Order: sequence, then C-alpha cells, then structure tokens
Amino acid sequence: MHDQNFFEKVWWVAGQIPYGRVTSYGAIASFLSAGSAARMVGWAMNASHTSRIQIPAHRVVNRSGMLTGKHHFGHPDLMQQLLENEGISVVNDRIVDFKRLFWNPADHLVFPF
DNA sequence: TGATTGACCAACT
DNA sequence: CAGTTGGCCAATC
Repeated sequence: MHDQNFFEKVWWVAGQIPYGRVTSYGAIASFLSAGSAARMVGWAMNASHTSRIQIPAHRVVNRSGMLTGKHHFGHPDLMQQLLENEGISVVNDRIVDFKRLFWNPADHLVFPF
C-alpha cells in the first residue's frame, strides 16, 4: 500500500540509522518531504513504542546534538546509556563530536516511494 | 469542528 | 549571545 502513515515513514527512516551514528528530527523531516514539520518527527518518536518493530529512537536528537527526548525513555538517563553503549559520548545531555557522528538520511537513502 | 499541543527549526531582534 | 516569533501539521482534547 503506497499510502503509509506519516509515523511509519519516520519509523522506517529511523530504523535505517546505522549503529553508532545519529541524526536529527529536522534531517528526517526534510528527507521525507522538504516542507515537513520536524515537530511531527518528535511525535512519531513519542509514539515509536507502539510500533511492532523496535525503533532506535535514541539515535535521533535535535539539530544541536542535544538529547531533548531523554525524558520519554523509561529512565531519564536511559537514552544516554543506550548511546554510550554504541560508543557515543554524551556530556551534559549533548553528543560529543555530533558533527562527525551525524548521519544525514538524504546522503544515504532513497525514499522507496 | 475548532483549539491546543509538541522529543523542532530557521530567521529575526 | 539569549530570547522571541512564525511556520510546520498530525494527534489530541
């Protein structure tokens, strides 16, 4: 069915983020469609727990590399722990060397519809 | 049906 | 540099 929900599109992109890399809400939004609202990506992450597949929501942060969604994980520091498990350093709720670890969907993906 | 709300962002002051 | 503003648009009330 070519009429997938917005959430499912976001979840698909989020699922493509490689281990040890991160991206931003806005990057996903602009990849899905240039005018799409980054806020909606946040909504999709908020609802990502309802997906049947597991979504690496911890690999999605805001444009400055800050863990703005940390409070939506079970424990306030769970998001940081998940990132550190992948070798990503987090200091003061911000990803260290975010610019280098940033993974832009538009540079690696071709939206399949 | 209309108003409000966001895990956001860019532009502006 | 910090703070404000408008835009974005699906979900929720």
